[in-house]
Amino acid sequence: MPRKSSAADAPLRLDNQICFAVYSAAHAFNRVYKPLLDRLGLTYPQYLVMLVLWERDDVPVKDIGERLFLDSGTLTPLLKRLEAAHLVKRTRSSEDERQVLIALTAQGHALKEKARAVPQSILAASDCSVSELVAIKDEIVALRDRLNAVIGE
Amino acid sequence: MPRKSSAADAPLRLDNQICFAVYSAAHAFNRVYKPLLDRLGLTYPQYLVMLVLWERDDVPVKDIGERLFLDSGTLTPLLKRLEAAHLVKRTRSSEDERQVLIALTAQGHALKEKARAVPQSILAASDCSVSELVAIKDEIVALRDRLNAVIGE
DNA sequence: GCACATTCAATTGCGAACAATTAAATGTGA
DNA sequence: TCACATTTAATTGTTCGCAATTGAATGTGC
Repeated sequence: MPRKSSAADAPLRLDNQICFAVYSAAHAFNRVYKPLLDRLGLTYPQYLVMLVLWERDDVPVKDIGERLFLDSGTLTPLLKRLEAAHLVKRTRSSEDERQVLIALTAQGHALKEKARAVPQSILAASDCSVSELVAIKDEIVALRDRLNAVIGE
Repeated sequence: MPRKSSAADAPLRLDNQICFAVYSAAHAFNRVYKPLLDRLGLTYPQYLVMLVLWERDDVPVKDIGERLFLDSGTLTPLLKRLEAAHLVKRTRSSEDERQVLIALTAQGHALKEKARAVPQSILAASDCSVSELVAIKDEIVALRDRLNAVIGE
């Protein structure tokens, strides 16, 4: 018999999944960012790395990874692409030869000015007030941190 | 001179980006789901496809794509993997030969019962009440829909 | 009926994301 | 000092995610 939609199935319904809400919102953001970042010659994850570097320069790969929750398997090739685009320079630390320090080039620093237009466009696309966005952001960050706490057992 | 942290830089600070909150929360969810879904032999996007199919079976690829905001470039290889795992069957529609209909196998249907344990574990990992989760979810979905509305111009 | 556009899935190529492994540098304890 | 563990990036292989293109099937306007 063709199973009827049952209350017992509610936990498995797509529209009840908070993870799917987050997952699909992340993709929606990505699609809004794409045309903006194309003008900067960046992908979205590359933009995140640049945000980190614009705050503080000359940091090891590991620090970037901890900030963005990414590992070297993702960052190493990404940083090589940023280097090929002349936005960063990768140099082994002399104090600790295991570390690779990432520094912005002049072009990398200069790109920050062009990037200032991005957050405005995103705010407009979100179609809500800054305070509302901040409130949602804080809730999502709190949720993320609780999830990350569980991962570390 | 070593630029001081300035108020003008606030819009570009990583911790002020709602997109990064969403992006990093999505990855956190993925990491929490991974061990649970390993037991089902599914990846997270494959799990989403199965959620769609458990609601309604025998649907064209396009319908799945509209539901999940994914296109054939993502779904075609993913569905072939689900077929290789004997969870779905792919057949060309006889009414419209352009369409490929995705149907669950007996194994695909059966997996639903094993999957019922997943949402409970996620709820526990989220460490907050169902009503709080529903509230955040609804806000994120509303934001996502506003973003998607902008993409379609 | 026929040229034309549209729809749908598949394909190709590139850039993430991550698990697992490797290799080199560094730290630690006996 | 020397064996051993730890730290750090890099590498390999698999799976997404998407843009762009292809090709077949269908729909349409004349």
